[in-house]
Amino acid sequence: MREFQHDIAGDRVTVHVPETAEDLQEFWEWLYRARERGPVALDTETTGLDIFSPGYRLRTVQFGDAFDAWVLPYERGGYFASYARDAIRRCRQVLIHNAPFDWLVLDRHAGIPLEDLAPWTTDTRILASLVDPRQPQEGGIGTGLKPLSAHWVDPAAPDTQAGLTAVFRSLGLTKETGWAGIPLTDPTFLLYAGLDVILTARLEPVLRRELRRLGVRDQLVTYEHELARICTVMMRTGLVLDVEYTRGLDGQLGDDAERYAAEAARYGVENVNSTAQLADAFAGMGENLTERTASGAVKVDKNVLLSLADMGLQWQPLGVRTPNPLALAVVKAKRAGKWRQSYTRTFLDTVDADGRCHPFINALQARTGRMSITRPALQTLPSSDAMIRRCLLADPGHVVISTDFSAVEMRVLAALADVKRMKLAIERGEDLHDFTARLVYGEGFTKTHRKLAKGVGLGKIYGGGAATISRQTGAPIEDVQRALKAYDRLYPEIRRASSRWQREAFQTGMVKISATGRRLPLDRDRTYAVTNYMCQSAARDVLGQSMIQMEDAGLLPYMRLPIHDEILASAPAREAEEIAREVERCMTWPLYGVPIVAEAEIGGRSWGSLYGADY
DNA sequence: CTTCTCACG
DNA sequence: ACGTACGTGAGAAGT
Repeated sequence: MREFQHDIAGDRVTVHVPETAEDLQEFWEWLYRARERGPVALDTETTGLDIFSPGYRLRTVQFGDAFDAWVLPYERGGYFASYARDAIRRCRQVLIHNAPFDWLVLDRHAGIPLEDLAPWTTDTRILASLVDPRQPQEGGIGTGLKPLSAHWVDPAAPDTQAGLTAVFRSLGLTKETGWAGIPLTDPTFLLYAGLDVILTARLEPVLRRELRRLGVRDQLVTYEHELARICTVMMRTGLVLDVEYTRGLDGQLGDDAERYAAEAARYGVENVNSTAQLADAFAGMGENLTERTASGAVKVDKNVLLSLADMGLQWQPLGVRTPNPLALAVVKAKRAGKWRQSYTRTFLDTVDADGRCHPFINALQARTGRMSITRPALQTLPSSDAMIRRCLLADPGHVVISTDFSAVEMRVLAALADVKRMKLAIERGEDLHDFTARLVYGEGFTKTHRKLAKGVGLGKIYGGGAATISRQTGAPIEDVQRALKAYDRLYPEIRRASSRWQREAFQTGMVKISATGRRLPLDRDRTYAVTNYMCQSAARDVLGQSMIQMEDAGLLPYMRLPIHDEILASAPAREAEEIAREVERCMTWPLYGVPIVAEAEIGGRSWGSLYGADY
């Protein structure tokens, strides 16, 4: 047995590393005593983050409480691995920091189904997010184990990640190769692996106490754990990648990027992504660029480039000026380069041996609670052109089903602010923006009127002013100002609720969402954002509640992605119609009496088929 | 590491 | 009194 000592918060703690069968017996005896006393903290060390790539290895499994940690060298196999697996199965209450990652690792590489482990897990990252969801850049503690431990457990808690990076370097390894290459005998590696579970064990009671002090409901904690589990099942399932099509598209985008970059080079622009070079080149061509960025530099973004190229936002020719050939080449080169780099490359980099991509879904990421998806960022694929979404497919024999809520943030606002006339219109099943336009401009309202009403409605939700709404909608500012006044007369409850929410939030710097009891941090110099936080957060929980209802209805095997106000699913073609109706049913329910409704669209084999692709 | 840009809801 | 668009992830350039 190897043992390492360390001091945490004034206590001497011990990290044990079993080396023999007798050592494992000792571990076993500790485990039985520990699980009688309370929850056992659990963690894994692996070769990296790409859980689904070939050659991925589970290296160690750690168990611990507030004073002792045991690092089992799983990679050695034999009884080290079987003791680790059995120990996990014997634990009843388990504490994990960022559980979805370890659930997936243990599911895929240790044969422990996440369905078995998840019900017994408390994720300290979820607890921390519910205390304060802010990242360090936003002035929060963050949700990493290190900053949380430093804040709640011991200011001198070691930065195990940074410490290991230094060890990696001393061994001639890098941040990327270190996790796979470091010997399992390395003392720093073993010590830090052990300390992580000890810190997790110490974090949990502190965060629980803090949640109680803040009045956060247990129900919310349970609900977040259910959502995390549902999202982890979706990650495990992943989406089929049309590898052949994606390779073809990747090559084509690469060729396009190269061709248009060469065109730009003829005008002296070596790098189409350099705004400085572009500004110089356009100045040399006699173009007068007037817009500036926040820091005072010449603004050269897509809007500027498209107007120089005499094109509208959808790339349609406008015919108001002579198109600048450099601008045209640059927008084309940039788009092709970005779409290749951000999408097709990432698809091909992350696809597993079975041809599936497993994005990382963070069920509780934004400060409003919104979910996010990374590697690849599947919530942000282009929707104006189907070519990128065309890469992702429903399962063999399946079709894609996209079901989205109808104007969910407007409905949520009507519910939370008790907006009488809006609620009436929703109950009658009217289109909200039509309804507003009719009340303001009469029966003969035009498309422009509706667009303005929609812009103002959205502006209300975002907390925008007349100038921004005017810029976004393209409507004259006087029209917007009039429409805003009319809007406030029609729906006076919105302004009243907004003022009340701002007043309440200013006291504590926290927004409290009535429906869930969730607390959101609000910057005191941006109290106008409170309406948006209310709507965005409540809408996120409308999605979350619907996802739970979908699981209850047996739909989890079909669920693929949560996209803010939409659920993407894959379902057998023959049952698609029936499943689509079931999904709609799960996403349709009243929020404080306001009907939330959703509509399903059934596509073909590829996700792109819902955006105009013919497959 | 910050800034700018661009993709989404 | 007035006015403030919200939330993300990702890549590239530049400091």
